[in-house]
Parts: sequence; C-alpha cells; structure tokens
Amino acid sequence: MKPADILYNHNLKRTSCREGIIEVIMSADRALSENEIRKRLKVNYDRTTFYRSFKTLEEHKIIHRIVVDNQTVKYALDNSITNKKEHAHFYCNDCQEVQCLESAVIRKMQLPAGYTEEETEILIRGTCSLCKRN
Amino acid sequence: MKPADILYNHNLKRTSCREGIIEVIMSADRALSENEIRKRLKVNYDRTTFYRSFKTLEEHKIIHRIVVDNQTVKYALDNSITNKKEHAHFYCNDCQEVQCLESAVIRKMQLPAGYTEEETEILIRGTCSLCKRN
DNA sequence: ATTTCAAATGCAACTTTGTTGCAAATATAG
DNA sequence: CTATATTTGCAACAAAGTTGCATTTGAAAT
Ligand SMILES: [Mn+2]
Ligand SMILES: [Mn+2]
Ligand SMILES: [Zn+2]
Ligand SMILES: [Zn+2]
Repeated sequence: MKPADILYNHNLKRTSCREGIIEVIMSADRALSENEIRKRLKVNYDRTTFYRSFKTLEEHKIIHRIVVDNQTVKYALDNSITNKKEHAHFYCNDCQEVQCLESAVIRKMQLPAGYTEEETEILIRGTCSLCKRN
Repeated sequence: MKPADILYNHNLKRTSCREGIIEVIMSADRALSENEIRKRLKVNYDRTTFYRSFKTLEEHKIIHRIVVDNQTVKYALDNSITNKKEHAHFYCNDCQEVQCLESAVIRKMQLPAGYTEEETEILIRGTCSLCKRN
C-alpha cells in the first residue's frame, strides 16, 4: 500500500510531511530515529511538525515507537500495516541499530493475582549478525 | 544489609547522597524516579550529584534502572542485592507506578541466526491489582 | 475553477532531562 | 591530624519534547 492510500484510509490529510515519513519508514529495513528520518527527507520540516506527525501516525496505528532508552526513540511500521503480530525488538550494542524481530512473537507472561496486561514490550540487547562477523 | 555496608563492600565512599539514595530505594515497595527519591530525602542534592550517584550505583550493580518511556526512568534495587533473577517489570497505566515482578523471570527468546543476546528487557503495561479494584 | 474553513504547519518561547568542566569540599587511608 | 583522591555544587550547555498562536494549506463544497 502507498503512503497516500494509508493516509486516505485513516481519514488523515495527505500532507508532504506525513507522506514523507511513512515513505521513509516503509522503505527502511530497520527502525529509524527522528533525525535519521529527517536526513532521508528532501524537505526540512520543523521539529514541532515532525513530533506532531509522529504522534498522529502512532495514534492511527500506522507506525509504532520503540523506546531504546530514555534518550532514544525509533519508529517502524505498525503491525496493522505489516499484518504481523506483536513482536520483540532487537538493539545491537555494536551498530546501535534497532530491528523488529517479527519472528520473535510476544507471549503473555503470568502476572500476580489482580494484575491485567494490556501490552508487553520486549527489547533484546546484544550483537546483530552483521556486527558479529567483524 | 545496610546502605553503608553495601557501599563499603563495593569500595565506594560512604557519602550521604549515596547512602540516602540506597536507603530510600531499599525501603520502597516499588521503583522510584529521581524526583520521588529526592522528595524522600532530607537533604537536597544538586541534580548533577544525583545523576552521578545513580550512575555509580548502577555501574556497581547496586541499583538498576527501568526505562518506562523516553521521558521516565525509575530505579529499584539490583538483583545482586536482592538475590533475585532477571525479571519483567510492570507499569500501571492507571497509577503510573512501576514494580519489579520478581516472579516473572525472563526467559531468553529464540533469535534469528547470527544474533546474540546479552540482555532482555520486558515491560508489561496494564492495570495493577490496587487500581483494578477502584 | 474558486471559495471556504477545519486542520496542519512554522515559529518563538519554554520545560524537562541529562551532561561537562572546574573549583571547593570531604571521606578515608596513613 | 594530614594528605590526597573522590565527590560535590555550580554554571553553562545540549538534546528532546511541548505549547500557544498566527499563517498556510488540503480537500470538500459550490
Ligand atoms: Mn516492531
Ligand atoms: Mn527490577
Ligand atoms: Zn549491529
Ligand atoms: Zn496501579
């Protein structure tokens, strides 16, 4: 599906910023940060616009956010677009890149009595296959 | 074990800031943020000192950090002090409190070929037993 | 094609979180 | 008590994110 169609399906206005962000995230093989996305866009948008766009796209489940640490947020396409299940994410301590591990499907954990789960986030830190070789 | 002994065992100077932080974290039944810890201390330390203390205590595996989101970090006693295993953490969407789920031991996930795990972080978001009741 | 207007953008000002360099204070070994 | 390596506080800074408001724009209606 094309960025423009995705926006249309969600009743979102087709602005170049939103379209650009979706375009860049769709064509990436890994999760990207705000700055990585900015670098790949032709036009330069204000930070505010960028943040508001991410917020809107997240709310409409077009993209999802991966919090690596309190200082680093990355974005990838959401499961509702990729038709994948909830999955773990991998952070390479070496190249610092984040990948969606679509094969690592998240299974719910046993919780203490009275607790209810709504969402489970898993972040695996380690070394990716590319960095392992070197 | 007392805060002073913990510091002594790690060859760390016994300063009131470090001792206070450990004291507060030890006596809490949940993970606390920088500000929550500050409020519970008698003396007011500079933010820099606070951050440096957290860093030192983390490096010596006396406390561990739980990143709730890119804006929120909480601290709890580390497993090396509590003698517990790597566990998942629970964030209550209602009361916004974080708890170590020491019964929810982390089991390693299957990774794609060539990937190596070093650490797995699990954060479960949902409603805690107290908030459920109300 | 032109008009209309709710929604999106850009800008300025601000907040929160965290970091760095350096001088002053202090914990602890001798 | 003294010496000194560590730790602390302060100032200055940086990065990330938010808010209010005036301007611009997408797209629906005419
Ligand atoms: Mn993902
Ligand atoms: Mn914990
Ligand atoms: Zn790597
Ligand atoms: Zn709760």
